[in-house]
Amino acid sequence: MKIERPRGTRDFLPDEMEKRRAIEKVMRRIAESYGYREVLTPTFEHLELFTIKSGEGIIEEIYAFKDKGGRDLALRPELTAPVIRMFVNECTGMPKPLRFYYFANCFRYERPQKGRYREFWQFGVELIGSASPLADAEVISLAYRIMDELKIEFDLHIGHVGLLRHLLRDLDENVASKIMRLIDKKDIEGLESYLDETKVDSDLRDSIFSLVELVGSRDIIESAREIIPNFDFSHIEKVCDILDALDVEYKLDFGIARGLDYYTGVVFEAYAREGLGAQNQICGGGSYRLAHLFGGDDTPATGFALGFDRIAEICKVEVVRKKKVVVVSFKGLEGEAFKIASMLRNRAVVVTDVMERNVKKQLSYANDINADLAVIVGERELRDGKVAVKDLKSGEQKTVSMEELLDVI
RNA sequence: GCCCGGAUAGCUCAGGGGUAGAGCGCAGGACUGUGGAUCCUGUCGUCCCGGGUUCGAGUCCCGGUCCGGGCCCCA
Repeated sequence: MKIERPRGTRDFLPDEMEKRRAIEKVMRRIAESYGYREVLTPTFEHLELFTIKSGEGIIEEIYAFKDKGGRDLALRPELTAPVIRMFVNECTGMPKPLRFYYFANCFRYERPQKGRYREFWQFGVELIGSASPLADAEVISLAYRIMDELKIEFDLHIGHVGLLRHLLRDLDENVASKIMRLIDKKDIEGLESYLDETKVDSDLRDSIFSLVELVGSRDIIESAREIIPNFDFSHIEKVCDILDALDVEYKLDFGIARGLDYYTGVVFEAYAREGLGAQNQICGGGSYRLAHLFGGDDTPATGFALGFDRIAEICKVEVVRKKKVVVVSFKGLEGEAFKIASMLRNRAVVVTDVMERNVKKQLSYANDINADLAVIVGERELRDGKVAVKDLKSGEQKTVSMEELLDVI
């Protein structure tokens, strides 16, 4: 019986890994160009870290287990909580703001489907220490820049959870939180019946529905102002000012809710326009406060996470391959072939025969692996200190000295 | 947790109650100093697992597992 992969996991073959590494490289390059530096936290953490952040309910969707010492642990389902935990433990003395980025695998116990796996990768950033609209604008523009550079077709929606919170401020906390959840799900019918059920007054009801339907360009702020006249819109306006100056394309969407309490202000999401089916969200982020929940000082932060696998699925990047050379040798000259190969490896990818095949088979293999050049080591050429070089694309072949060989490759 | 569709060679898949198939791939040869084309040969299977029906099940029935898609969820 063959041993299969665990459910929801994948094997990545060389072609796919090259593509994934190429995408990863773009993400790293752009994040680093904004001054973000890479961090890495453990693959598993205390389960508590995630239940404090998201509630007991998420245990169902986490790989949670007891270790041999009886500790409750969990494979990380995301990286924001671990990064903030790390910040609280080790980085509070560092000069603010802190700019961190991460690229790592995460684990969730969910039913797999297109674009959703039990082991998946996230690339994300956290900008810690600022509650300013400038911080939101920086992080949003960084996410935008990455997706744009990867030539992904996407829609960026930016919202502000403060509006809904302000609107619901006089309601019971549980009721407000339930309403937020329904809005987040875009469950309009559910929302209607819940509002009936809880006897929310009709003015407030109208306000909620008008606000949730507000999606569009910047001027919807004026409509929002009519619905909630005493809310301070200067933060979101400042974010818009900067994004407009940077030519970032976005839609304001006051229906983005996020049920969870630690989101404090600006939130944003990006959706791929095609190629992903139901799981089309490729980026999510916003400003939040978590540090105090993990025993640190109350510290504002803002960040995002990109769904790396979903992006890899729809992204068409050119993978730049190094020149590939196969050193082909006649029987008895394998040692020479290894020496020549060694000499060339700082210039190209060089492979030699290890199957003890004849020259014909070696060339055939060179062709199969899509090599650019074959260096043929034969007795006749070697007598004059030379080798034959064959261009496998054109078929052209010439005899060159060892010095000339370095120039050709 | 729910719904739909799958599972047969390394891969893609056809078939169908009576001896397990094709194409591709891989390996070798035709061709012992030269790749891609062609031809030949070889390699390979608990026909997903377990149970049932049957003289006989890879095929039909039931249960399970896994995969794909959708729902739920999505920190």
